[in-house]
Amino acid sequence: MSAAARAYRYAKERLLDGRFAAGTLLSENELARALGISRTPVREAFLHLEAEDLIELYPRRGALVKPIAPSEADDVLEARLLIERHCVIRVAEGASGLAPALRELVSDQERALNGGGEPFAVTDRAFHRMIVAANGNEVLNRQYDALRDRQQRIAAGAVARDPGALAQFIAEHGQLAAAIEQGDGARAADLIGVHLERAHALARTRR
Amino acid sequence: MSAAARAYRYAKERLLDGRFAAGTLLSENELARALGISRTPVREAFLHLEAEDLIELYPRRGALVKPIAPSEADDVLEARLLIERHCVIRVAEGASGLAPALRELVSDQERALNGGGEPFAVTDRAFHRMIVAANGNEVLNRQYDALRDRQQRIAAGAVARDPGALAQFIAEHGQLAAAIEQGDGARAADLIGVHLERAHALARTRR
DNA sequence: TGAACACATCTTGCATACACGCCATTCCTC
DNA sequence: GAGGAATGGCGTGTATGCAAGATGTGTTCA
Repeated sequence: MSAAARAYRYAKERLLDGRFAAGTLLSENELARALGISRTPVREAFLHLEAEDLIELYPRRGALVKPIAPSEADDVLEARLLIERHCVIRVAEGASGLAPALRELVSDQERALNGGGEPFAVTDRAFHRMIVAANGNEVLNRQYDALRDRQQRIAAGAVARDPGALAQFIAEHGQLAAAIEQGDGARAADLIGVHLERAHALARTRR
Repeated sequence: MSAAARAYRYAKERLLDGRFAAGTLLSENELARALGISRTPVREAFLHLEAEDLIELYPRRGALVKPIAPSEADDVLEARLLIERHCVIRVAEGASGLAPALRELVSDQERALNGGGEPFAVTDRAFHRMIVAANGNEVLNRQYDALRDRQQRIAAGAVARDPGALAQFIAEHGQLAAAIEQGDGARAADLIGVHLERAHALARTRR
């Protein structure tokens, strides 16, 4: 992998999980030294991250880790609802044959609940991503991925480890898969709306 | 303005208006020479443009001007409908007091129709942008701006100069402002949906 | 005739050098 | 003691050099 890609992954990981805290100032030299590379690839990584709105470059000052706006969680939820409700309706009513693949992911999630396989956060993202992707709109796919990145950063540390909540989420995924399989778009949209809002409310109480 | 910013604006302008044609290969040296600067700031501009999905960087090959996918116009329309219908409902039902500012823009558009003031494309974008922005969701605002950039590129050259179509669009803007003023969200959503689809259909016939 | 290899040339990827802007500290002057 | 100018450190913005991958071409050999 290129040095620039390494720097990007290194920094993004830390931005999303909160190790690079909002409001702090990063410097190219600092990262370059930490990674044993020169400033040039680090600079590339910073530019990329600025384009994703994760940091803000102040000329001759440094790179500010963007503070998370108070409304950001709400904003991301609003955007997610918009995309996911739309896509789930189209997918459910389009006879996509998506349900088996979704059920597969639900099984993975049940395994995660019992401490095996990939973490829930990963398969949860895959589950929702699959619904959006099935709609076949590449523009929405990109927007959706960016939303999930933002959400991951907002929720850093506040990951729900409450097994009860997780089990509830997984059950809702199962109902959602069923509604899609039955071609019931309206019900699927309701389910996903409730599901997202519940997760949002839960995250809020953890704050 | 920094050399990097100059390079970015220079390239983006050409990407959006089609002077950098889809499928061609750009090189850093080429642009650097054209602008009388070194490769470094050009490289920065390319990275920024890649993040916007306008070009694709092939290692040690060059920067490919991204071909426009056949479905892209449809995809952008779908995303715009999603955002704009949602925002216009919220704005109409939220007593935003937005209507006067919108009417102002409609007046600008009528002037543009008669050959004065800013071009229609500019005030049209401002009009729609204002509705989205009034919803106050910064995440959606960013997504919307990106959508308009993409659409501008897709429509490059096919700009509707037909005064009849333009007059129709402007009339629809007026109706939309009225529906917002009356707080009739459902009607506003219908109007904007018809409006966007009409523009889409028109662009298609021009293709 | 055709395939494979050497080579020239283009490209980027990265390191490095230097200049300048910003900031804080210090020092001088009053 | 206070206010303002010099100064040094830190950080970026840009240019440049070099190495190495990718490509097209011509040559050689079977």
